[in-house]
Amino acid sequence: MPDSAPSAAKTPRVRFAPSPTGFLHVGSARTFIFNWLYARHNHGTMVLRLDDTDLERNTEASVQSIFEGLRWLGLDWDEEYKQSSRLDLHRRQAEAIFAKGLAYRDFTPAHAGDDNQSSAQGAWLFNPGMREMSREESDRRAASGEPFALRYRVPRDQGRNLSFTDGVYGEQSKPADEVEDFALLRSDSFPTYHLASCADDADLGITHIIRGQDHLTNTFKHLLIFEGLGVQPPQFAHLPLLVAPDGAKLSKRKHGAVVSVTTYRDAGFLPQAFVNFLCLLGWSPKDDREFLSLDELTAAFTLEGVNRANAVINFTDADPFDPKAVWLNAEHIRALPVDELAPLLGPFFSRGGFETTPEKVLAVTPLIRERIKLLRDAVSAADFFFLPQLAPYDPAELIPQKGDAAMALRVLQHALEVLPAINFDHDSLDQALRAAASHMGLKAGQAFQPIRVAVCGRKNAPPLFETMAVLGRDVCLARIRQAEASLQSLAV
RNA sequence: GUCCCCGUCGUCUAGCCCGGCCUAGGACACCGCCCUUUCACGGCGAUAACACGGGUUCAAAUCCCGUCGGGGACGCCA
Repeated sequence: MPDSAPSAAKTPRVRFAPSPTGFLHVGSARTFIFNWLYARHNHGTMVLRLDDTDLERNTEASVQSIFEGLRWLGLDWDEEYKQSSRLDLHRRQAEAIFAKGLAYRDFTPAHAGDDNQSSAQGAWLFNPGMREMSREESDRRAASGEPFALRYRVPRDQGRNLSFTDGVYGEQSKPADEVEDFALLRSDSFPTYHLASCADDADLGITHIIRGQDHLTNTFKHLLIFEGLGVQPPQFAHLPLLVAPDGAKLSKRKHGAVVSVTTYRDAGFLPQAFVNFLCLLGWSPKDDREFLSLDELTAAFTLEGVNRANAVINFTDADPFDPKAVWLNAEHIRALPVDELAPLLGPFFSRGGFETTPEKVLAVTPLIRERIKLLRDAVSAADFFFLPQLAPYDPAELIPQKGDAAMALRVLQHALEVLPAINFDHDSLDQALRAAASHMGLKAGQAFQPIRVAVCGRKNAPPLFETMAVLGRDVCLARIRQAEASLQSLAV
């Protein structure tokens, strides 16, 4: 087993430890990203550890979906572990703590229902009669097969104070006697999260634990476990929570698919844009930069830049994505070279049922790059390039501003005369159609609109000449003829 | 209930530690104007915040106290 000790060198070892009980959600993704950034910024090691000690709730599907999400983010890790295959270590460690007298057996039957007794009437500290039970009686009852949980014997006499310096929240301390005798082993002998997590962190030589602020108060228990293990506790840094617009912690149950990383991927977010966005939630480079590449993020990332207040991630039923995330995505799309963007667009067209070729998509990409915010927008922005037959549209759309059907008809008929004779490239089309406009005494805008609608099937479209060049002469002529016909039927 | 954390434009944030340069900066969104063959991009501009109340100080977003508000943790879940 890689018992790789932290070694004398001070290179940090950080870990991301998701529990596979659902899809990878955005809060977890951000925790992963911050750990990754910290590791890479400091030339340290990134450890991925599946905290899968909850047999009832773990599923293989969820393991897959977490890996899927992580892979999409495009951030790597250096070592990988699974808690479920390290149970022996956990039990040994619990045993060691027990042997030191720092834990005791609790024979109180496990709570059946989910109604907990501690919430209403103050803090529960331990079950009477168990903490003080003699070792002889404890051994005897254990030997007779009576089930028990192993609890930490939290020091509560000498006015101990537990304290640590959080990398984000600063000095934290709490009297030890306010901490309850938390469980280390359950009565089925499986380790609890607290034990498994700390035992692994100690064994894996984790130097910095960067995790959500919901663990801030749990840290005091973890301090005790590290002490029981006889090791120096790692550095802690807690991240402000990501919260929903209503202020509550993001949850899979309450908020559904909008908190799943794959939802962003499927909608056509670029992983680098998504990472960029998540970084801006609770962290800032403090120099007004917002559009940052992965390298820039890595270079700029420090724990000092992390905020303490929770960050709202905006979404509604109608619009599941935070407008700033969408904006950043559009920025990253525009920053991408055409030959890198085009292959990313292809799958969205295929999924939309369009027949495409990589060459055609490549030709279309520069025309829509500035017009899409999500990759999936490409489909609606460029459908007419791939449609063999334009969807029916209102012929009235063909009529230009301050014009009438007759004017539109004239423009189209003139185009039909001019187009067969010229080259179908941008400059030739530009020249020919502008000349046609002035010949008819029309403004360029007036003359182009009927053609644009005829060729694209709608008013809003990419620039006309480039579009026609990509479409090709045959398609353009056919569509203009069709428009001419529909206009004539309108006039009747 | 107990303990802990947080509180600058609607949202993400800079400034706070080391008071004065803050008539509080940037960004998104929204609105307006410009550019322009439509849309988009781009440019310019407008609206918009120091939770509240007390101190300390010549001076407070920045320091102290309190109030209120929000969040989190209190499991043989993680």
